[in-house]
Amino acid sequence: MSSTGRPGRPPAAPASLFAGGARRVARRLLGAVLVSEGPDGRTAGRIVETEAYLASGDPACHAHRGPTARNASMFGPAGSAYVYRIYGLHRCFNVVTGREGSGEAVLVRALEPLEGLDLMRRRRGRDAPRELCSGPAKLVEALAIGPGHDGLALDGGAALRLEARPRGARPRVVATTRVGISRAADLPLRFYLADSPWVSRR
DNA sequence: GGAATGATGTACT
DNA sequence: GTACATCATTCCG
Repeated sequence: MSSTGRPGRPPAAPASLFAGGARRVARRLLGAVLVSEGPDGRTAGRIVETEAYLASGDPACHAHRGPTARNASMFGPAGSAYVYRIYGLHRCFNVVTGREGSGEAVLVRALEPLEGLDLMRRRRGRDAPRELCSGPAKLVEALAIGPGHDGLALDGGAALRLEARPRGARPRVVATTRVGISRAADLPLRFYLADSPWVSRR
């Protein structure tokens, strides 16, 4: 039982978790915990790898050419989710950042599995812990994130939410180029925890 | 209307 | 390291 907050209600993520541009939020989200309450149970993982997609000067950003039906939720308030389909098969999960309407987001690329490992195994059809959340589409499957989460606020009350890392924690972070893009491929907008074995790749 | 592409994962050589 | 599944979105004509 938690001694703070209302019973049954998890602590809300402080708004400061999402404040600022995608580059800053991408770094701040490292170490934060993503929690998913599915109908079949609860799963959670610590964010160890992110990528920033910027509102301007970034042709790899889905919002680069303005709002469309797909990227509409990217233009919502900071702290909401942007979930989209990729390659006809998979989905990726982003956290919207920046000023509302700017079209910035942070792609979450890998988690350290913390809770609900067996549930993740069933959803993923794999056994090895390393194979559960070490990629943007893998973690989406492991946490049962779906199109219904698109546009949802992640700041505390919903089935999908983020909890900030402990204040004062200063993890060592590596900045490098983003994965799987053809435009603006040289910008150092990918970030991961230097000491984490859970990142998708080095 | 039609064609190319994609913020990936998996299997195979 | 390479091949490919699979389809919504985007872009071109």
